[in-house]
Amino acid sequence: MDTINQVSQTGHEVLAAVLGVRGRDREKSLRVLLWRRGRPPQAGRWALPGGQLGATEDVESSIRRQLAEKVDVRQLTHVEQLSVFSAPERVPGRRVVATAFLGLVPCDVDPEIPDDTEWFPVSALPETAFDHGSIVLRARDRLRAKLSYTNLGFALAQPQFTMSALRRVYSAALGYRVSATNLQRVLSRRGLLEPTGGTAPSGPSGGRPAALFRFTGSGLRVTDPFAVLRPPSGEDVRSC
Amino acid sequence: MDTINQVSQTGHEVLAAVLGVRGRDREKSLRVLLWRRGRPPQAGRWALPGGQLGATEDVESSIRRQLAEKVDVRQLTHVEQLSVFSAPERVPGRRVVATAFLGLVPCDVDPEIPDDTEWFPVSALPETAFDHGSIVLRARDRLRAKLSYTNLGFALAQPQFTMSALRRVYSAALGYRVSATNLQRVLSRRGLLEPTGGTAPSGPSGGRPAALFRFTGSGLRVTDPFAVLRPPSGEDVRSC
DNA sequence: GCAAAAGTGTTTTCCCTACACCCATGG
DNA sequence: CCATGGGTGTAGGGAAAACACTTTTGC
Repeated sequence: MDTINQVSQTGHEVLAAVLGVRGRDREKSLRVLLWRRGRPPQAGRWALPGGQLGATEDVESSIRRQLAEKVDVRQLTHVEQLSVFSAPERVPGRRVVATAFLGLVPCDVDPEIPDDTEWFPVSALPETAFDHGSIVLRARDRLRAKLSYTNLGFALAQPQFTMSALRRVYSAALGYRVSATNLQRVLSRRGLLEPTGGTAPSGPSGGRPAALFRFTGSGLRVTDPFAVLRPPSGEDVRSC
Repeated sequence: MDTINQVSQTGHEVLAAVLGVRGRDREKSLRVLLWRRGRPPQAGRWALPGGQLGATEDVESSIRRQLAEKVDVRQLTHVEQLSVFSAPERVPGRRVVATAFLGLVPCDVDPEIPDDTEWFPVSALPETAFDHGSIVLRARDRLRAKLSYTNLGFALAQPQFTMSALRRVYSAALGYRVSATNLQRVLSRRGLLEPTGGTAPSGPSGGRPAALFRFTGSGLRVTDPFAVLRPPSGEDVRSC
């Protein structure tokens, strides 16, 4: 009990799994931004971007500040807390508690990234440092779940897109085929999609030109709050 | 930047909003266990149970250890992380980062609780210490959401129950009327409910004796993983 | 005209809510 | 035999997946 309660030098770091859909055509996949450690411990392994929590900032400000060095902040379309990782020996030698985040970037532009960073498919991670591999998987699972019951797709998509481009983005993120037809129906019914009026040129082999769409609004919204056990019609949820 | 990065004495605490459905009949409501602060700062205000993270434990072990002093641990049917609260001045004077948890206790037995703790309806909180009020609301929202798409009801219910008793539990937790009929259908269809074979005696004014049920299993299971955008029939979600 | 890609209409299926009706008990 | 609460059957609605079919382009 004394050892448990003893005052100790507990460090607090923030880490982010920045996810985005990258790659051309068939190679398109959900990828994560990793950074190659240059010095011990665990030199050569790939780590999540992040760093020490500062004295005058909260965890979200901190991770945004630190990501600004790796990814252009304007590129970050969504940031949310995942969970705390606090196993005593997660960083050997000293006690470091980590607050992990999910960050999302849209799939069109490839932001400038430093030489020691790289995008890796989440399905083929390299040797990761510390517990960072499991943080990436948690981020992937959170993203997949929220794609279903929120409008989070806006954070992965380009500002404008055709339905088949959006289909590829959802397919890569979810890990299975998504039908463009049904995707459009679902997102339209929920009022998340809006035609820009423009069209994309047809490809070299012809085909009807595709209409361009955009997402309405760019903040996270829950679109499917009660899967079952809805409140009775007419009755509202009491605020408490 | 220097002030942000300066090494500082950052404390780390764990806090839990322990929720349960308490009270007889019409007074039944979702309540939270709070503890009255005896000494400054904020003496007299009501706080969540918790304390300092120890050097050799992770955050979940820590909150379980600390709750054991307030609530019998065997009563805790579910514990999960909510989020980190880290506003620099959330505890005036010194820097304390908090990992907040949701804890659940079943609604039958009233565990022994110390003199300075009390169950308060979440809809009528007293003056709370620090940011603990907003933590309670986050816990409530998480519980309400998960009651819909997981089997989390098991953590609030008694070991055995009639459907109308379970209906009262769900109603209190969700904040609106739930029909016993449909509740039974939904939980049965998902394979979460199982008749014990026994029946409860009828009340003083007669009525058919109610059948007794229990939940199958007592670990959290997600029962409604894809509200929409399900994988095509036949196709599985690729593990990555 | 033909292939290719996009978009629409329609069918089927499934699940949930709502409501009517039947069942078992105490007085 | 009637009031009271428990349980079941069923109808209606809504949303999503699947698929057939039409539209628009390049060659």
